[in-house]
Amino acid sequence: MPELPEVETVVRDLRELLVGKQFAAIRCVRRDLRKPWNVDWNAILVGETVESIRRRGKWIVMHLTSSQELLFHLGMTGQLTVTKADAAILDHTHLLFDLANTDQQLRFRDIRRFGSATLFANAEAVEVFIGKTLGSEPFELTDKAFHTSVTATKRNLKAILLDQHVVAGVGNIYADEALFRAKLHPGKLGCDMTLAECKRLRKAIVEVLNHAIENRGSSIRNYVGGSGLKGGFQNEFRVYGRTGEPCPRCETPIEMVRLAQRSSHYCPQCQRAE
DNA sequence: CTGTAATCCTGCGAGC
DNA sequence: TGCTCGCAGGATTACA
Repeated sequence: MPELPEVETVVRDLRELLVGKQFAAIRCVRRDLRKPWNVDWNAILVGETVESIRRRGKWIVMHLTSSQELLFHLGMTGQLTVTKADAAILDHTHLLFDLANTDQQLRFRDIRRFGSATLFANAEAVEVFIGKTLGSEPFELTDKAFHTSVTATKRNLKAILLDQHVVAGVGNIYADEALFRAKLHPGKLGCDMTLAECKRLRKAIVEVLNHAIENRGSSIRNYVGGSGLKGGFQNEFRVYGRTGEPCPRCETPIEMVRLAQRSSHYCPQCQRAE
């Protein structure tokens, strides 16, 4: 579920609630989430303090006093929240970190278990791990670099935007929304893109993501921020999930097609296939 | 190397 | 009411 704006919102919330806090007892309800999950959390993390929290793509990284780093991915249904320690424990809550000298608890919940929580020895190890799959942050990507990677492939724009190697952090919602803003058909091939079109698309991506961050991301079903608060950008969607509804620009009914194994929403009038 | 499918998992709404 | 089917903010792996 969570794409860059949702993850950014969680990170900003958690900075307020978690930085400077120390882990006390940790409870692991189930450990078969994803990837390396065979960690004795208590033995390794009790006594550690969270020094800083950052986002890279859709990953959340917590830097600890020992230089170890905790890496989270929220997958489709992940939630990372700070709540009262005595609050009811919802289904599918997998990890609970008591925060020393507070009545608060950090909780990791993930219904579909596509998410992960992994411990690394230091920041370099994290970069090596996620760096293999991640390209530039969208806000740092230049038009030239974007143009180079887009035109180097015969895949369609939807597939390119979902590829984290090209731009880190964009997912199904914001890919559709950015393509609408840039007036580009999701099925258009990367190799057919001009420099002007790439500039338009890169700008649209940045604008959509920033707009969504301002609205604390999008809550369709499961997403909540680090404080448990929902997002509001789902009310700003122009095409995502609006199949059959009139295009906000030209009133033509929004259509949906399947691209890169994902549903893609677009306006057949504003976003001509050509 | 490039691009496309299948897979992991749970829940929910649509349709019968 | 109850069952089956398809679909859902993602990413890896296996295959053509």
